[in-house]
Amino acid sequence: MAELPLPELDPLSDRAVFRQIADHVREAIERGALHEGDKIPSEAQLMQHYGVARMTIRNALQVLQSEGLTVAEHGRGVFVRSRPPVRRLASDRFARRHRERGKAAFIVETEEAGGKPSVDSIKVSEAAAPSDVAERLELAGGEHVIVRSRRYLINGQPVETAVSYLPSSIAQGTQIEQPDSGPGGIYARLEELGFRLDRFVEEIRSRMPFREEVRALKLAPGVPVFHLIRTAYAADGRPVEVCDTVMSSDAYVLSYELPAR
Amino acid sequence: MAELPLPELDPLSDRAVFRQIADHVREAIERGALHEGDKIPSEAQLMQHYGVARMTIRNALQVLQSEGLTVAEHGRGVFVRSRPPVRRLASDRFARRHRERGKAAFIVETEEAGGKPSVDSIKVSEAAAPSDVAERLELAGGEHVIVRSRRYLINGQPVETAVSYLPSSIAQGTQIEQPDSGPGGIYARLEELGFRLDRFVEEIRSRMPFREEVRALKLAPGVPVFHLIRTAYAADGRPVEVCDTVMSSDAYVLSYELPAR
DNA sequence: AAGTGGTCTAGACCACTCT
DNA sequence: GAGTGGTCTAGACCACTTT
Repeated sequence: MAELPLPELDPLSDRAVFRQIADHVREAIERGALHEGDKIPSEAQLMQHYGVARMTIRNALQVLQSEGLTVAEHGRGVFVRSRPPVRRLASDRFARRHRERGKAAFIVETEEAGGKPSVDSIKVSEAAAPSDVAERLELAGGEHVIVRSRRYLINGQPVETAVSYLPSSIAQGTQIEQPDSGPGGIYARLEELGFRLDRFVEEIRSRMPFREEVRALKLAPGVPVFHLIRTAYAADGRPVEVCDTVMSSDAYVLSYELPAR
Repeated sequence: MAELPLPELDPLSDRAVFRQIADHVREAIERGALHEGDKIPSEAQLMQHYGVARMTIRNALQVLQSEGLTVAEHGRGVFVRSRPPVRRLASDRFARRHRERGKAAFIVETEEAGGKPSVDSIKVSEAAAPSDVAERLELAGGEHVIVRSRRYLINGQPVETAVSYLPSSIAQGTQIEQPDSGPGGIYARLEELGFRLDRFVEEIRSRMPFREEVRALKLAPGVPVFHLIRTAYAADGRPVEVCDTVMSSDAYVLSYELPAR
């Protein structure tokens, strides 16, 4: 406490006490008096400094946590949140020239950035298509899809989950049904099967994660996710794959190039 | 309460009571027993149903609120959050053919979607460029920029704030410095000035909003924002504008087309 | 006036981390 | 064992909305 000078409460203010306290700590972080990873004063210290009940302090800390500014560690303290290195996704990441190098985009990019990529939880199955997927794939009534799900990690830290859907009529009996989809990944296999890829459409949403997503991506409280749905189209205009991915917004900056045309 | 059957607590579970309660309500929402805008049982009703203290109920409700599933209205109750109509941004939205129609992209698209677009808080000034803007605009040491900020609304509901930065050497003394930038907006003016636009690069981040952003966009608790930074490049490769926008993630789905090349 | 959520107090016991 | 955050109780008073 001695090290971090915090203002006193303003008894005349209309602003709730717990909000004033949250403001003080937030400002300390924003002006750089507290850095990433620094411990903020304990609940007991803050109670003493402000002369308020514990619940009032916890309310204030809760505000900061839901803003993604701090993380509490049970038994250790509350710390200013530090952000992982960010992965930038460029809009040419699915260009054929990359695919032809025989490695999946994720592996190449992560290694180039000096990280250790890995993929786990690979599962493949066949099932009825969820309705939004069926619509995007323009499936005739009830056609099944091959479902490939997996999780991507950088330096052991999960950053993204992905689920691909391909029409059974295309993928059944091919290497796409194997856990290891081979050099260049699904898109390379599709081209070998004669589906020359023409373009991708990505739809991006941002929202708070569901419970399972918090677990799968080890998300800190207050971190939203990108929800990205990519549809791959073959040269004849036929949609051949839908990939549904959820990414920690902490770990990604998406980048797209638009022609002015 | 009578209308909404909620399970009992599992006294053997390791899961905290307030989390179990949050789970019950969340599941009711997810399975459709509660719809958008429905009122969930009051704190008093939940206390009675579960036989726990008020703080425990409030803790549970707080979880749902920070997940963006519910909104509390003082004196009325807690409601299942309803989402505003979504605006889809397609990657051709800055195509020249749209610009030539003489209206800004935002106005045209919103009207086509049956909404009433408006723009307010328009401010124009000249200032030193923030360092990230200076970098993107490749400004020589200390060159100033014209700063245009404004807020976009649909049916009176704010959905986006935007700040554009243009090198003073380009924009000074032009209509770009006027509050009304004229038909077709800034991009039309730039082309008249001889800067034929070639391409745009958009960088997208997602994060929880800052306090001022919550105010400016009237964001519900638990709603993240898109932070989008667009750089416009002229045909000679020179960056001529940077636009920094913050969008309610509730109100937008971004869509981009990528060539497989 | 009755019902709702918003804020706050003053305790209690527990689980985890560090030394 | 001391210090930390996690959970929970049982009250209180207030501000806002509805009837």
